[in-house]
Amino acid sequence: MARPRTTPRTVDHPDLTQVDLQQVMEALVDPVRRMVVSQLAGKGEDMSCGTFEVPVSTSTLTHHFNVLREAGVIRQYYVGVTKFNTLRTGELEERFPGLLPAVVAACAEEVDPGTA
Amino acid sequence: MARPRTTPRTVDHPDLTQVDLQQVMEALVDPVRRMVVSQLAGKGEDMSCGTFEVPVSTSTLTHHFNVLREAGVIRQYYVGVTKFNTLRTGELEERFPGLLPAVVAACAEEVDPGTA
DNA sequence: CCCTTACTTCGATGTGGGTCGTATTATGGG
DNA sequence: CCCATAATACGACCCACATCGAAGTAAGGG
Repeated sequence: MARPRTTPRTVDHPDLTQVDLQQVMEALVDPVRRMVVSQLAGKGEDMSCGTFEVPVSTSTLTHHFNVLREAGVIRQYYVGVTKFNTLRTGELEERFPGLLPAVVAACAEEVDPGTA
Repeated sequence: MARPRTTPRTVDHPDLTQVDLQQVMEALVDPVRRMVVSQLAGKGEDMSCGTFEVPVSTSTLTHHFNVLREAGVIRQYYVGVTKFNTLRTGELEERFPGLLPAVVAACAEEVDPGTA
C-alpha cells in the first residue's frame, strides 16, 4: 500500500468572527486586490491563481492572495499543483452585511458604467 | 457702512461624479477617519471639528477632515470661527449604493456588538 | 528520474501617508 | 485694539506595504 508521497497541501483560513473591519477594509483598499475580488464575483466560479488579469508579477499576486485570505475575503484550496480561489460571500455577508456587494458593485460600475 | 473684513471662508467640495471608488476606500480605510464618520452618523447632526473624540492631535485631525472632504464623504462649512461637518449620505448613496451604510453599520457593530 | 508547471519565499527597494509640534491665520468678544 | 479660540499650514519623521526578481518547493507527466 503506497503511502502518500506528501501530505496534501492545505491552507489555513480564519474564522470570520475573528476578523475585524479594519482587516477587511485594508484588504479591499488595494486596487489589485479589488480586481481579484471583482473578477471572482464576475466569473461566478472558482478561479485558479494564474487566471486573474492583474498588472503585477506572480510573486506580488501571491502576496495579495495571502492578504485576502487572511482577511477572510477568499477561500483557497489546492487541486494538484493548482490553487483555486473562491469568495467567502455568504460568511462575509453575515459578518459585514452589505459590504462586499457594495464594493463589488462599485467595481463593476467603474469598469462598465452602463451595466449597473 | 462697514465693509466685510474678509471674504467669508468657503470650502471646496468635489462633485461626487468625479470621485472614484479608490478615493472613498482610501478615505474609509483609516480607523480615525472611520471614527469621524461613525460619530457623525451616530450623532445624526452636524458636528464641529473640535467635538470629535479621536486619539490624534488637532493638526492630524485637520488632515483627516481634508481627506474625507476630498473623497466626497463629508461636507464642511464655517459658522464664525467654527467649522462644521456633515455626512454626504444621500449623494454617496447615489454614487456608491450601500457602501457607506455597510461601513457605518460595521463600525457600530464593533463598538457595541449588541446594538446591531 | 527529470522536467515542466504553478505557486511561494525571501530580501531589497521605494514611496505614500499618518503622525506630531510649532507657527500662523481667521473670527469674535471684551 | 488685544486676546482667546478654532482650525490650518508646514516641515520632519517614521513605518507599513506594494513591488520586483531570483531562488526555492511541490505535484504530476512522460
